Amino acid sequence: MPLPSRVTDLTGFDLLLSVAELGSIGRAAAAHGMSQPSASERLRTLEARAGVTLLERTSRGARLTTAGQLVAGWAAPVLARAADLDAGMTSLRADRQSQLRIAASLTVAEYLLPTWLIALRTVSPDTATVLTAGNSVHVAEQVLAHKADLGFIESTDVPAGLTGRVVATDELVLVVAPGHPWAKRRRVTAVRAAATPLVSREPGSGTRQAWEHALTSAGISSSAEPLLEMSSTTAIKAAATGGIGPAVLSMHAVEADLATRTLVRVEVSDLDLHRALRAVWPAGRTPRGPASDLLTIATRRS
Amino acid sequence: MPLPSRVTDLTGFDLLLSVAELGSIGRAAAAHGMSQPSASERLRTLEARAGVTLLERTSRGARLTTAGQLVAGWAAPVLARAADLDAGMTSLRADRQSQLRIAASLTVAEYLLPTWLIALRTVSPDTATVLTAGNSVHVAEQVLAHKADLGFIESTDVPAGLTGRVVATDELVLVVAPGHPWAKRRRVTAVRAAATPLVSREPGSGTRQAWEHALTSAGISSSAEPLLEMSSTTAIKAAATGGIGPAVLSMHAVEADLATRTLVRVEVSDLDLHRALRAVWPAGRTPRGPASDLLTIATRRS
DNA sequence: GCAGAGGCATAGGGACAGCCTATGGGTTCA
DNA sequence: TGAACCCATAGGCTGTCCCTATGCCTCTGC
Repeated sequence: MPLPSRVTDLTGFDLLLSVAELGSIGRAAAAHGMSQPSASERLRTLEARAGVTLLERTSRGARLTTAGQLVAGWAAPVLARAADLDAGMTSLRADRQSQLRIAASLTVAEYLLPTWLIALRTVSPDTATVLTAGNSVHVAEQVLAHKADLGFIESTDVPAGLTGRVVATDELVLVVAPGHPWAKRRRVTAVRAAATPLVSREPGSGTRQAWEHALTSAGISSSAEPLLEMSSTTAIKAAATGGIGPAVLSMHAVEADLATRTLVRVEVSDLDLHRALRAVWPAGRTPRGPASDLLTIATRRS
Repeated sequence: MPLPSRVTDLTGFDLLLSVAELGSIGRAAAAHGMSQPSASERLRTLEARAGVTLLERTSRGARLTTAGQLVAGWAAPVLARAADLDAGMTSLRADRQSQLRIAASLTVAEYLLPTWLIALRTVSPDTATVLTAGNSVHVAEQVLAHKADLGFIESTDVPAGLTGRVVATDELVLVVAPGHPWAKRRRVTAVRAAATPLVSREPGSGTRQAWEHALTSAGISSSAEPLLEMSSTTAIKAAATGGIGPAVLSMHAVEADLATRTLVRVEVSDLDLHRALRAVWPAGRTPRGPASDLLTIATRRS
């Protein structure tokens, strides 16, 4: 389902936050590089969409009404996540010079890196980063070939030739829609889970490999064919939430959904689904410069 | 600082998520009520802004590339927070019939209600809610006068005539910028804190009252005049982050900033800054219908 | 009491973005 | 071989958005 059009354009909300901070519409306009009338009109259309007065305009500035404070409070996390998104997208561009090349597994890149990159930017604002995402084998290759200064992997052991440090932990979680039969029992045997078709990513995905590896380690040789293969974590969550079937995902991916009960966790008996997320670099070459900064940041937030 | 224009319009990202879920640009376009060429072009401009190919277009659909999966993963929380924002804004409109009238303190309304409202919508989709925000006295009045079916307050005790239930806890936190002298010591005496001018909300704000109340309870009679008064939590955080001075805010407001170390927590000795967040309703009139549903949801997530 | 500064709203005009329909080219499947 | 499905391109139009210029209001300082 598409997002309501009322909130697809963030400019007005961004402007509202600036008014709250700077105390006047004109100054907020200047901060955004636009003219005062433009800002004024955008804020007015924002109020029209909200259906409530958000600003109290006086002859010496503007302040937020109670409703304005609420909207500003709700908008702030949207803008914060958008800043993460922008930081991530910036690091995807491979076309410019960069001092820091990162290779990371999808899980790390999706859930941990944007925050790290923003933190890195406050430490050394001029560091340009380039991110390559891939599975753990790919990451190891990149780092070994010195095509990446620092790697992040989610495999159980450190590839030969590399030194690693655990920066975070992850856990695979089996989730179902609240209406699913398993949601009541909240526990299922590993054999049963393995025999059930799941909604999952394509073959070769780290999460899928980890799931199959955990089953093999528990002595369960074969798992059922996927029910459906989708091309992004979000798509899988949508399918699981929609009741298509159970899915196995990273804890990082589903914790918000577990909190809102759009998805329900089902414990899998006798299966260790934990794994360490590691930073890796070539053995004997301690990271320095920006790579060292990022390593510090990543370790600190574990 | 304004948000980069690359991420101010969420339509393209929303479309990308739909492609991931539905497997083709055309179906995603249909889901958004737009024509296939429009969707196609928007996605192309999104790719241009990203500087990378996000979609692998085949003659029988489109799937996400690795970069596309990353962007989709980063965009998902933005869209989720935007959905919260929309849910909140919807509840602000006082102009239509509603079955559930909520009065809430600013802290509860800002940080807890949007999620509750979304959860409520999945339980009973047709419940229209109206939210009024104000301080705890205001909330109590609304509930006592039957102008609100359910109230949420953050005061230390339950007002006369009302019955209450604790649904969550909150804690006031003294925060400073990482460069502030206090950031090193990470602890300050209550007397010292009280004597220091803070960045704070206007008089009458619940958080400010709670801070002054905590000082009074600790036997400290007077606190310094505010350094600066701002009209929203976000504005206060921006001022504190910018090094203007220390601020006292709700834990809910700053936990993300503490995690990214844009703000540093400073413990205040000998001061109890905890408080309970309570749902309240008229004594002897147990909530029923949607109010009861919301109460259940709120309690469950404490 | 008066002038000036700062602040917001309105008006008018122009540029650009976005959308739609129509169409073409490609692939898969019966 | 034709039908179905999917994406890209072309052309034309509408509407949004932004800017400059201007007016009105309030507060402040002389």
